[in-house]
Amino acid sequence: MPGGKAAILEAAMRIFADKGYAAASTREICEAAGITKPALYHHFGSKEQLFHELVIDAFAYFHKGLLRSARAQGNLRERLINVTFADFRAARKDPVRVLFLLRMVFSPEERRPHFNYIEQMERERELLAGVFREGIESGELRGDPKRLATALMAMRLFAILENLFTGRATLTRRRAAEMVDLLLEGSVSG
Amino acid sequence: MPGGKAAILEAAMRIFADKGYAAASTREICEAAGITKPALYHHFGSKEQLFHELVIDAFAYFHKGLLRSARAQGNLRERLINVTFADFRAARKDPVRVLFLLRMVFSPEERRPHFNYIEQMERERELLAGVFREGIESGELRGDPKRLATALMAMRLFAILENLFTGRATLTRRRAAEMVDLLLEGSVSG
DNA sequence: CAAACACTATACCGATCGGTATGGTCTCGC
DNA sequence: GCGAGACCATACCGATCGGTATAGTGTTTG
Repeated sequence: MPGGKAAILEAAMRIFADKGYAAASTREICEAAGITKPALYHHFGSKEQLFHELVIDAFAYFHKGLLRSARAQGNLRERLINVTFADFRAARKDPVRVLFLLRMVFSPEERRPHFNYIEQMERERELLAGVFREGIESGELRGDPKRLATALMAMRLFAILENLFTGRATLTRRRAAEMVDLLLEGSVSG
Repeated sequence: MPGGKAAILEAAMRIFADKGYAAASTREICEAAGITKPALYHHFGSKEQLFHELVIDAFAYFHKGLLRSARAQGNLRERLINVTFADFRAARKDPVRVLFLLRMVFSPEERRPHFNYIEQMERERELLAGVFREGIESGELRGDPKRLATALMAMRLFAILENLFTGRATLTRRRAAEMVDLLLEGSVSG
């Protein structure tokens, strides 16, 4: 177990994701990283700063993946499926990061510097809405692009949560396709 | 400020919802309830038991409302809208309870007696799926009732979260109708 | 060789936590 | 009138927390 900033960040991410901010002690993080407390406070001035660095990293990681997948080619349906599935793949590949972000969004128990995850979400929605808007302008679709984007984000989030909590395989490409098809074609007969 | 069990429960709900389990101290709860620590430990044996009592109450509250709304009459579309909006109304009427439940679901930081909110969710899904199943059996709808129920629950949860975090009026009957219509009719033109 | 850096090991600080002990004061039902 | 329950006020316990102080070690860089 080598020391160094990287080892601290990795251990901290894991423990924060596991226990949340308040219940994760610096002692435990140090032990898991194979270093001592003065070393932690040498690299990061405080627990809060360490946490903040992790939050920024995690958001950047997922946003980068989304940007890449949104530039993909293909017809509308395929693009929507690809964007959704790309997110699934990232979540499946790095469940610790997902859990970490969830905990941070849903537990404001500390007076942290208020990282603006709402704005981050809005940017994602705008990106998705752009894809829908193209479909509407080309005459393929009808409706409000932002509302469609919201619906897809909702289903996506729900699937990720379901996977996280039950361990069920809800993050497959097939599931992504089902979501998109439901959104496109609805469920009324005929 | 009268004492009593009710006052403790009310104050505890508010403070747990505000700060999460770990960061909410018994001292603060006692102060808010206008009682002293021995009184709290007189009524509830421990912080954990107090919390557990609140969780059970909150789940029962929302589940009761859902059961009532699911028995409503009308055509399929109206019933779906009513069920969805009933949930919105409950969430709007008691945002503290919603926040409390969210914090409890997303913060396992304590070794609590593992209240089974997954099973609770599954029961809700089954209830919603029943409504969709009727529509499928009568020939009105096509698709998997469980999947449709999941989609509606996802949109519903997302709207509640959006309302909670941004304060936007996302919990209207109109919004409920939009969700149901999207689910029924999709978004492809023609 | 010396200064700077990246630590280690240990021990401590003040604050806060959940929970309890002590000892008293009301108000009720029997 | 008397005991039981529902508290009050205060003070304390041991544990744990974030963070720091002290003193020393090995490596790198000029």
